[in-house]
Amino acid sequence: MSKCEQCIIRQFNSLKTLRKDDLIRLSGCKTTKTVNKGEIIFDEGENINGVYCIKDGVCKLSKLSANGKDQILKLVVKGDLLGQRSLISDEPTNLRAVAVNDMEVCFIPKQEIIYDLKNNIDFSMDMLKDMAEDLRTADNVIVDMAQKSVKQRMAETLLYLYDNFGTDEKGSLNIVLSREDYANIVGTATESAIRILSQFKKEGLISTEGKYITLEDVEALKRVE
Amino acid sequence: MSKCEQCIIRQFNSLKTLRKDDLIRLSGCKTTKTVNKGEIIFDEGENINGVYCIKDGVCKLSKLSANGKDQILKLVVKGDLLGQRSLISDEPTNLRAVAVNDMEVCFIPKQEIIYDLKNNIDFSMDMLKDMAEDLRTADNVIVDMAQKSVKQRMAETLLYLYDNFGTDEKGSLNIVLSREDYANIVGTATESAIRILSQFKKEGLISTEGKYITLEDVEALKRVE
DNA sequence: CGTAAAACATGACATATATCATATTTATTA
DNA sequence: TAATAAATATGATATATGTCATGTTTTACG
Repeated sequence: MSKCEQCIIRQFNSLKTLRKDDLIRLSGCKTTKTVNKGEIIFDEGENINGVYCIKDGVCKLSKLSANGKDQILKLVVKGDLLGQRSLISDEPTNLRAVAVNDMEVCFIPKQEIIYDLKNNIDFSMDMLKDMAEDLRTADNVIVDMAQKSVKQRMAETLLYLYDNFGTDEKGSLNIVLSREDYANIVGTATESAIRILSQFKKEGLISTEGKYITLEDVEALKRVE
Repeated sequence: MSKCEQCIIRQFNSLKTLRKDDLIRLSGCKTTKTVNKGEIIFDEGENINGVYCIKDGVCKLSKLSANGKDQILKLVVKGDLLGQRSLISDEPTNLRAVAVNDMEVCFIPKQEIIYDLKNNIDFSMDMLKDMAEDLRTADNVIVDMAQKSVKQRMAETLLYLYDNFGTDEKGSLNIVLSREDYANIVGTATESAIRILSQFKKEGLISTEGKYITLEDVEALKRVE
């Protein structure tokens, strides 16, 4: 089994603040597993009882709305932690986590994380910083949802994916989502998402090949109204 | 000057976890001030350099969107802390705070709060819990913004105010907001907010007398679609 | 490989909401 | 108290977006 103290992934999250002996302790009780694309890691209302450290892959965090549509709230990527919030608030999670592609994750039991939170002030301060950052992002999303058009939000989503996932050698986005996923990020009907992507394509802002999307005119996307 | 260790307000926020000697220390460096209705406590981009403890009154936290509209993200009330997030992330605040009515607040300098965060694990854990709770709320708001109609959001706003501020002897909401404020909470045009409130009035869901609003049929408001 | 299912695409139409215009009422202040 | 500004109200209209229908393409899988 791989060892936390030798894992470079932890450099990207709060676990970087832990010292060697703590990491060795975590190594001893963590479990590693693979999650296939489309698999549910946890569902709304479940007790997670721990934290996932994402070694590879991407998953989407979503929440079901009253009308039956799933709103995607966050994409969690390699290097991120998953499940800290419900661990801290000691409540069942309010979100569903589904693998967007094949993933490799480590699961660290709740009591271990709690131990470190209570005994390592650097760890809890770093966690606080992460949450403050998440809250700031959430504020921005709320303002966008409330005040921007669907078309603007779609353009921003494409730019976000471009900035955070980059492109492959052909120039297409390094993350592949369904049109329904796009709709559920933007907060619109799937047909509307498809329509807007088609329109962007006609206008030369993007090109598509099946699910693969290439941003052809980043500056124009920034100017979409 | 009043003393933190005798102030009952702190029972409602994370300061409740502090011990007597810490509270006495805070008492020595805090400043108390009154803020008049409409006054800006801090503005987007400012360095706050501390935390406000709300002794009395209500203020609105808002963020200006690109199109020039102000989105209200949270109402901060008596007993709440204000400004923790930018203190923790050590960045200028992303929000504006404006008094909704006359307020009395205590200001505690940044280094004092940081000291307690680093030296009192109960305090930082409580702060973490608060933030986790705020994040959960933000998730719900995002889903509502993305998936619910303006009418539903207005109904929910009224119910939120009803639950959190209660009513006076005449039955009208204990918090008085302008129609523009309602629009900026719901995320709609001021005219639309006015129109929907008028419609609710015609349908007997609420009654109004100037800025005073009374919920006449709470159950019907819950069923608004 | 062929068939079924899922995803994608697009038209037609309904409707919620924004915008602009213009009263009317209420609050502010000279 | 009068004058002015701000807030509230409501109509008319434009537009963005959702919904329903239908067809096509892609994917999954027996």
